[in-house]
Amino acid sequence: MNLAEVAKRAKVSTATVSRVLNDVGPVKKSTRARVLRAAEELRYHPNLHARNLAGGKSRTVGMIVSNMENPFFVDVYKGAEQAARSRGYDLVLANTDYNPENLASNIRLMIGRRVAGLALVISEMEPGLIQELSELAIPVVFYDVGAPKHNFSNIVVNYAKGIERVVNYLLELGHRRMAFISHHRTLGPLSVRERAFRDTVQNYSASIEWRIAASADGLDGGRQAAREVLASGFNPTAMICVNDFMAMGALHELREAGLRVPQDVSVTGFDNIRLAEVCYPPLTTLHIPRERIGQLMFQDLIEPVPMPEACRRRLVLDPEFVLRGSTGAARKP
Amino acid sequence: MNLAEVAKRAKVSTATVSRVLNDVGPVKKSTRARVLRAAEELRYHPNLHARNLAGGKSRTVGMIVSNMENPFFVDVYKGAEQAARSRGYDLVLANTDYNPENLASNIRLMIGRRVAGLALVISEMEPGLIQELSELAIPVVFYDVGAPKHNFSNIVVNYAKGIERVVNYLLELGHRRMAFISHHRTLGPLSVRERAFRDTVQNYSASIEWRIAASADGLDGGRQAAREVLASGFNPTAMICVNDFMAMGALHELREAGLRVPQDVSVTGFDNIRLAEVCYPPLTTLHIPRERIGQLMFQDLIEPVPMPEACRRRLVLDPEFVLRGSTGAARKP
DNA sequence: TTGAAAGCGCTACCAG
DNA sequence: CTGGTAGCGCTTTCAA
Repeated sequence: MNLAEVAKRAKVSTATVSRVLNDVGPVKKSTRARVLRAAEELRYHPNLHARNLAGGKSRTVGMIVSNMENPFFVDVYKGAEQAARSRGYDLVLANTDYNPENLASNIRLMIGRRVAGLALVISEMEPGLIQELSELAIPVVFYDVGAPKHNFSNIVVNYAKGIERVVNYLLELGHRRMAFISHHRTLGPLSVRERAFRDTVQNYSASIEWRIAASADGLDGGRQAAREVLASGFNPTAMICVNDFMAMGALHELREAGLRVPQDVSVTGFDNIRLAEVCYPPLTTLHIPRERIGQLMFQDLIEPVPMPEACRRRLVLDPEFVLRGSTGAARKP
Repeated sequence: MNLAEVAKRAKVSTATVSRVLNDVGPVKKSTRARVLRAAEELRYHPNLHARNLAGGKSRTVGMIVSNMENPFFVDVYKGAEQAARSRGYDLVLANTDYNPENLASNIRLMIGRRVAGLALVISEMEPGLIQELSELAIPVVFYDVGAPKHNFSNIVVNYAKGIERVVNYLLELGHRRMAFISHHRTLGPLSVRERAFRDTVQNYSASIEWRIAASADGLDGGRQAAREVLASGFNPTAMICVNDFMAMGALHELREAGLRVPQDVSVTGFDNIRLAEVCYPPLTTLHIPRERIGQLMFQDLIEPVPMPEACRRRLVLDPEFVLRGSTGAARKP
C-alpha cells in the first residue's frame, strides 16, 4: 500500500495526497476529505523510510544508555522520551550493557538512521568513536562524559562534590573506616568519584582507613563488592556506594551477613532513585534530577543554539544531599 | 556522503560498492579493498532508510511495553534485544506508560517503519487497533493478551494458576482476611488475576473476608493501594500483590504504618524480579522467566512458522512458586 | 488548487 | 567480476 494507490483511489496526484497527509500547502476541502477517506479505506500507513529519504530531515533522536536495568537510566530515558514526544519527535533507544562493541554498533546504527541528534548516557567512549562522531555534523549531547567539539555538548553532574559531601558527613559522624563501592573503576566518570572519595578521606586525616571495591553495576555487583570488603577482614563502619542501585545490593549483603544498617554499618548511595526511598532502610543519598536531565539532553539536541566553535555547551548540575535512615553514628570500636 | 561518492572515489560503480558493503556477490579482492578504503576515508555511513526502501525487507523488529519503570518489562526487553542482536536483527523499543494514545501512535510508528515483526507487552488493546494490525500482514506476538488471528501469536503465563497457588498457600497458613493489590482492574489480563483471587478465596470458604484495592502500577501505586486497604479499617493478615514491583510499594507502606512483615501481615508478589530477592523482607512470589519470554517473542516473530489459518500459536507458561521471608502464619486475632 | 516529474540513497537484476 | 539502471515510496519544486 503506497501513496500512488491512495492517489489513484482518490483520483488525485501523489503530490496532493502528500500535501494532505502532511498538512502542508493549500488543498481544497473536498479534495482533502476524499484523500483522507481513501487513505483510511486502504489502511494506508506511510512508509517512514521513504519519507525520511525524500524529506532529507529526520524527526527522530537517538539515545544510548549503558544499563537499562539500573533505574537511573530508565528515568533519564523517560524524561527524554516525554520531551521528545511533546515536541513531535520520536526517540529511539539503545542499550549497551557497558559493552564497547555494542556501543560502537549502536552508534553506527543511529548514524545510519540519520537521527536529528544523539544523546549518550554512557560512561566512556573510545577516542576513535569520539572522532567518528565529531566529524559527522550531527548534534551530540553527552551525560557525564564528553570532549569539547563543536557539535558536542554535555550535561554533567558534580559527582566529586556529592561524594565529598557524603564523606564529610560520615566523617563527622565519627566514621574512621570506610569502603567505597564502585564499578568499572577505569572509566572516566567513575574514577572521578573514586578519586573524590580518596582525596576527601586523605585530606581529613591520614589515620582514616579506607578501601575500594568494585564489581559490575547492579544489584549483584553491589552485593559482590560488599562481600569482598567484608571477606577481606577490613571492617568498615561505612560503605559509600557509587550509586543507589549498587547500594541496594550492598544493603542486602550486609543483611545476609547479619550486620545491621546503620547500627553496625552505614550505607550511602547516589542518584536518589525511587527505590532509595522505598528500600529498607531507606538510603541516605544524593539526589540527581534524572528526568530533568533527560529533558535537557533532548532540548539540547534540537534547539540549535548557535555558538562559537570552541564554546560548546556544558551544563553542570549539583547533586543534593538527602538524609535517610541508612546512615548513623559510627559504632564504637 | 553516499554510495555514489564512495563509488567515484574507488573508481567503481555503486553496484560494486553495494556488493562489497553487503558482502554479497563476487568481488575481486583488490576491488573490495579499494572500496573499503574509500568508504573508510570518506567516513561513509550507509543510509538505513534508503537501504530499507530499496531492499524492501527490514531487519528490525519492534517491541512496545507498558511501563519501563517496572523491572519486569526491562527484563523482557533485554531478553528480546539480546536475541535480536545475536540474530543480526535490531530491536526498537517504545513505551506507552499505559496510555492508549501512546500505544496507538507507537503502533503506527512501528508500522511506518515497516518492522519485520511487532512484540506487544501490554495489558490491553482496543479492538480497533487489533483490527488494524490483523489486516497488516506483519507478524505480531502478544504477551498475555491477544486475539486469534492468522498473523498473531501469543505467549501467556498462567496467572490464574499462580494466584491460586499463592492464595491456597496463605489459606493453609491460616489467613482469613486478605487483600488483593492490583492495578488497572478493567484491563483483561489484570481482571483475570483478580477473578482467580476471588474464586479461590470464595471456593475455600464463605467465611473468608477479602477486599480488592487498585492503583497505578508501580512503587507508588502499591503503596497507595496498601494505604487504602489499611485506612479502610479492613485489617488483612495478608496482601496478595499483582506484581513484585507493587508489592515493594506495599511493603514500604506497611513498614511506615508500623506493621511487621510477615508477623503482622504477609505479603506476596508476582514475577520474581531481581529486587524481590534483595528487598526486605525478601518476597514470596511466583517466578516468571522474563528474559526467556523476551527471547521467545523475538523468535516467534522471525521464525516463519507456517500453520493453518485458524491455528495461531499460543504458548502457555506456568509460573513457579518461590517461598521467601515475606509470608508466614497468620497472626492470631 | 493541482499535477508532473525530479530526485533522496540504495539494492538487485540484467548484461557484458 | 563489474557496470548500468530500474525501481523502492515519498517530498518538493515548477508549471499549469
